Amino acid sequence: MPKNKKPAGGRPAKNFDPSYAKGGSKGGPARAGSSKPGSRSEGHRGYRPEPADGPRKVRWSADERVAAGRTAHRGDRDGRDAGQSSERPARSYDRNDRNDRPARSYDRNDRPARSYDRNDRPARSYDRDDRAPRAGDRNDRPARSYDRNDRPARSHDRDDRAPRTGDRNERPARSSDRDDRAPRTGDRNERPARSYDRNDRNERPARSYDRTERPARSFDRNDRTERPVRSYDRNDRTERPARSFDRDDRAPRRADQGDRPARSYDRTERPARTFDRNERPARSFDRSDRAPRSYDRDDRAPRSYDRDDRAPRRDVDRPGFKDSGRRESDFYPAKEQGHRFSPNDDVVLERLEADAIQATEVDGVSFADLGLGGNVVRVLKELGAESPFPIQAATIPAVLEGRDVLGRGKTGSGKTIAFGAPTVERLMTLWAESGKAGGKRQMGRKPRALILAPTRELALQIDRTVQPIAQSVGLFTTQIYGGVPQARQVGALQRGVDIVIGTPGRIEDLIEQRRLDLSEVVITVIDEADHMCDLGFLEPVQRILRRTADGGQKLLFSATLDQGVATLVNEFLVEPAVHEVAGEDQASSTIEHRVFVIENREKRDIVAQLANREGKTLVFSRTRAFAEDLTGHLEDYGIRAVALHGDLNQSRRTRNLQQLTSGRVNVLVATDVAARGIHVDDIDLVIQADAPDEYKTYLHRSGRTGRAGKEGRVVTLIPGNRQRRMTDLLGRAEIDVDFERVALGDDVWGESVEFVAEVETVEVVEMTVDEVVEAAEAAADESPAA
DNA sequence: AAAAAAG
Repeated sequence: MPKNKKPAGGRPAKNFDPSYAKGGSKGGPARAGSSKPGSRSEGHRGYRPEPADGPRKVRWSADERVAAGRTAHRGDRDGRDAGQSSERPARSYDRNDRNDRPARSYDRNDRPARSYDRNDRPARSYDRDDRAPRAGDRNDRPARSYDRNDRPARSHDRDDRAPRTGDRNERPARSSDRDDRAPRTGDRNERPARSYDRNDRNERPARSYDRTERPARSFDRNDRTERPVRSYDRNDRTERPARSFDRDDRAPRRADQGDRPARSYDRTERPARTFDRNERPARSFDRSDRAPRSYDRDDRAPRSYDRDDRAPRRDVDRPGFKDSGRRESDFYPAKEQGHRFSPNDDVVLERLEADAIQATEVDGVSFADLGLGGNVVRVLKELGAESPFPIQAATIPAVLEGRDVLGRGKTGSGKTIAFGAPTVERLMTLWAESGKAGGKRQMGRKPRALILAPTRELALQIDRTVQPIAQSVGLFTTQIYGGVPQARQVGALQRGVDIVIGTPGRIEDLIEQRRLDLSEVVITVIDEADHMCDLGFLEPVQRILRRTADGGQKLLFSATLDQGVATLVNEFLVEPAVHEVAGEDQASSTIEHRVFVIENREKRDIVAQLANREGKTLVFSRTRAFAEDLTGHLEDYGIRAVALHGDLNQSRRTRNLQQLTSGRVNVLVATDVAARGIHVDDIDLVIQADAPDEYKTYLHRSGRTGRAGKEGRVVTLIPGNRQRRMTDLLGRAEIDVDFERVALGDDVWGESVEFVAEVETVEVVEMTVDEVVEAAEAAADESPAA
């Protein structure tokens, strides 16, 4: 594949500086007026006062609504009840919000952050009108821009609010209120809508139905086939045929589901699996059993052997490629290597052989030295990045060279800038070289860079960093993720965007709708790349990558980058540079780890006890339901807490995270949606109410604290029967911790906790199969449904 | 189990 090996030097990108200087710096909003890049944006800001007036009017209308407006709005409500109900779950949050509402005014302080949404600013102008009314509602606003559909629901809330005013008096009681929630259950009765939501979820199966209907789409496709052009595109996009193929396959698959010959095959093999099961129970118990695993580790030696073998292979594959002075990466796995582990197998894959940069090498090096332009450097400084972190110093030059890059830096080490800044710079270089650098935004110009992230929150967060960098040189970014109406995303694309940042689902959706064209994407970044290779993510990511320009540059980043990304590397990367930072082991970490062995029935109370403190606390739960449950429990304790998980609508997700960021709430209870990438300043305690299953998850969750060299604490709660498994996990994570027996009421931060065991003291016991089964059953009895 | 699409 032709690789972009254009010299990083001479980047006429600077040609853009002037244009940027005109309206640029403050003209980010220039988007609003694609026709008048700079001035309009200025205008927008000027307009702000106007919206301010507008809001007041809204307020009045709002008050009026409270007074007499109900009837007027009810029409909508009745119509939208079903839809709104879906949001109602959020109401439980409203409860929190009400407590917070005073704080909401605070939110505004945070709203500046929204300035990131600049892409959406057109919408903002809208929001502004709305905001006025919201002045009261400030809590909800974040979502509202999207929520317009939901707003009717708000009117709903208002209806409820009337009663709630009554409730407010009771609120202190809330803890007890939950008993009162019986009335709420009353509300719930009203919440037929929720049941609706559930229905919606039920409808999701219907989606499969839709898919059945998709044959109709295939029909559409037939229509499209009529579209000569498209058929053309199909030819061009070698992939599309594949898709149609896929669909064809899907149909069979359905049928197959019964048939799945392959599966039946597997079944034949499954007997073997049962065998595995015998072993697996062992695992549960077998944590002791991991003896064999440790065995595997012994095997790793052979693996490394394999590496030696592989190395030659690669050499054969790529005879001509030996970089001057660069150690050849050992990363390439053999294609035939079936490193397919079942999700339950938490295995440490081979580490990447990488060029390790020493932290000391960075001393005295500036971003400019690394090849970044003046505008980018200045924005980085504004973002608080005065001088490059090691991972940044390592990867920025490689990206600017046009190489494919694999980057690994521990959590909180500055990976976003490590790929974001050079991506922007490189786009400018390429653009200048292509001679298209006109300095003006071209309507509908196609994106040339794509950044993929596993969660919407992370995509948003990345945009917050990349957008100002891009803006500084006159480039535009937009977020493409689900959970919000697609209209403004599509609008942004139509106006022309340079960098798309988003999550796989919506991106694929828009591609299928032909509203997003990645054919000119020459730089693709995959953040949390190893996670993006997990089951469920890999295939969408592959499909998306295939949509990008051939030979485009690919950048894969993660704190736990390992052989799990081999599939992507093999298909999409050419001679990647692999970089990591030397000495980034747990011993050098600023995070203190503790493991509490507790009684499960005391878990919620212990979490509350731990979280009842001043600093920001992030609590991880394995399931959405338990996250909700814990949040409520904390509230009962009088601890302000909000939840973050996939059962919440996006507006609430965004808002709840925002509440922790802003400090209005000190405790966030989240599923693993918040495990990776999310940066919130000054989280000094992470509580794992449920222990993770994978060591990588442990590392990422822990990494929400102790960022950028700050100190942090991580407490993991485990039941007694999980000690063995936890020990193994910690071993893989290379974390050395003593377990402590903790009961409700213990002063866990003092010295009163009983020491239980050291990781090192756990021994591996050899057993017969019968013994293993017996032990597994015993373990199962101990922990129901563990 | 969780995450990721729905004008």
